[in-house]
Amino acid sequence: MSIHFSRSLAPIDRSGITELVVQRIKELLQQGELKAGSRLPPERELAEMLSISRPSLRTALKALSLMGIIRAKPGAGTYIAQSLPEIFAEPMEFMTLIHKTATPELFEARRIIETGLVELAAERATPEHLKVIAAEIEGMRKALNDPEKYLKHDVAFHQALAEAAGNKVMSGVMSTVAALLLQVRRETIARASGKKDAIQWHEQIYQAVKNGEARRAKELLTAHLVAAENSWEKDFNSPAKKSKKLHGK
Amino acid sequence: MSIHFSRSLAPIDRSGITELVVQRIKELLQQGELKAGSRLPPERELAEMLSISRPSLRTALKALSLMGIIRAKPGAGTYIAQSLPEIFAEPMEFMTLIHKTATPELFEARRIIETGLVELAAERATPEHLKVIAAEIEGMRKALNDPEKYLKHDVAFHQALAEAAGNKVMSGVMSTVAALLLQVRRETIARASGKKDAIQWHEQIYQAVKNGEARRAKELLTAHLVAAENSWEKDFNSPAKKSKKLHGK
DNA sequence: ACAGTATTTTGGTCTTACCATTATACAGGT
DNA sequence: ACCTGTATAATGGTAAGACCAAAATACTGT
Repeated sequence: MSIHFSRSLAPIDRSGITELVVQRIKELLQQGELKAGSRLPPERELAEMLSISRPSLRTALKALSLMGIIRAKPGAGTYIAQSLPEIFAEPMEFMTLIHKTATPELFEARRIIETGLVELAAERATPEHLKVIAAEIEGMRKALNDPEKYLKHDVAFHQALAEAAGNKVMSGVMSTVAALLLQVRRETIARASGKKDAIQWHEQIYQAVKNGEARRAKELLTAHLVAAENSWEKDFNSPAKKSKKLHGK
Repeated sequence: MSIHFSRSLAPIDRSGITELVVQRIKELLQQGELKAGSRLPPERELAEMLSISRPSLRTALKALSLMGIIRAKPGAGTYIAQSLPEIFAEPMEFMTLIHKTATPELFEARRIIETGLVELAAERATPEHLKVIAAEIEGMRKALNDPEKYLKHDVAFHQALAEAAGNKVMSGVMSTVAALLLQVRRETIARASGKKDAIQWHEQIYQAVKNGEARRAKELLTAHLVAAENSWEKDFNSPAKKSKKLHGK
């Protein structure tokens, strides 16, 4: 009888322990025992509570930290993030790397999301939202000669527009896609054409949203984004003066 | 001279070793040294290559594994995922948990994404895509009395529609949102009303896409999704026979 | 040549130890 | 009494070594 029940009554399923810890955190969030800004117990205590070793616990926490879900500060403690601006950043980046996503596809994704959101924004934007949006347009005007600052306000304008729609899931995704496109645009923005045109577009979109003209806002935004893509494409294809490492094969 | 600029310009967390490893993986993907399906070196070797300890390396790998980017099998090795169906699952779930996202917002997000995609699908769907879409409608017909199977084909129909648009980023996000809504719908699908209506909708949408009628496809899909949400809302609010923990306020 | 077993490879976890950073408590000077 | 600087403790970050479990591979006997 060489029968040995090695896997019959395992006291604890030690495999996939990281997933179990993550699942536990989810449950605590669902039950309300943890919420945005909450402080987690110290790792040593938490590990003991869960009857696992500290390194195993840390592996799970570090994974959450990488996704921006928690934030750990030495000496202080570990906290649930209060806002999740970069929660889709890593996954999105890997997706584009593995699937070799081309830039036009990202432009298209952004168009789908943002045009959908601007319709809602036109219906829901509060005076506070409108104020922020207007402020970003003004910021762009003042930064016509400072590419980095200009881009910052440009992105902030679109982000504010997205947030005015009141759908955090979509504005979160949109933010991530925009961040990826921003990396691409940095390479060409120095000689970017049509900055003043962009401000005009923004101004018109703002007015449409302010007046609750959902359809018009959508059409304007679509045109603006198409123009932006064409502008990038042109700059991208034109031989730059200081092209770094364009490396012919 | 007790001047120390400890918190002057440090908006970003100092890159830990985990982040560095993840960054290195990204670079390998970008350079083409790693691609979908590639096998990573054994952990012990890889750790030595990077001059770090194996636990530290493992922390990074486990984080990627949790996101579905890599897949580790004991005895076999660690591989870059070939497809990334669940890459946004964990982040999205945590986002909804932390921000207490309500179901209507998820319906809305899905509407934005899918209506945007169906327009493109109508312009781009290949015969192969159309065949898959049609097959899923047929699958729903055959599963009218099998809720679980019915739901499966329902989801597959919408997924096929999304993929016909040819934008992997958006279809990926859409898949994740749909998965979350699926969890919700499971609770009410048993007594779900309007199954035959849904099939009618799908049939019409399919025809519109097949004929390249982008605008009509979008309108039909919008109506279908609104109907689906209303149906869910009705089922959700109606006193169910076996309502588990519906907790009135 | 085949089947079954033994060995090796490889990922998964635990224990222990030490380092770095931050917060807190304490002592000293003003 | 208040402020300041320092010492201590708390807490996250990394490393090293060992052992376990699962899978693939090599080996051996028939």
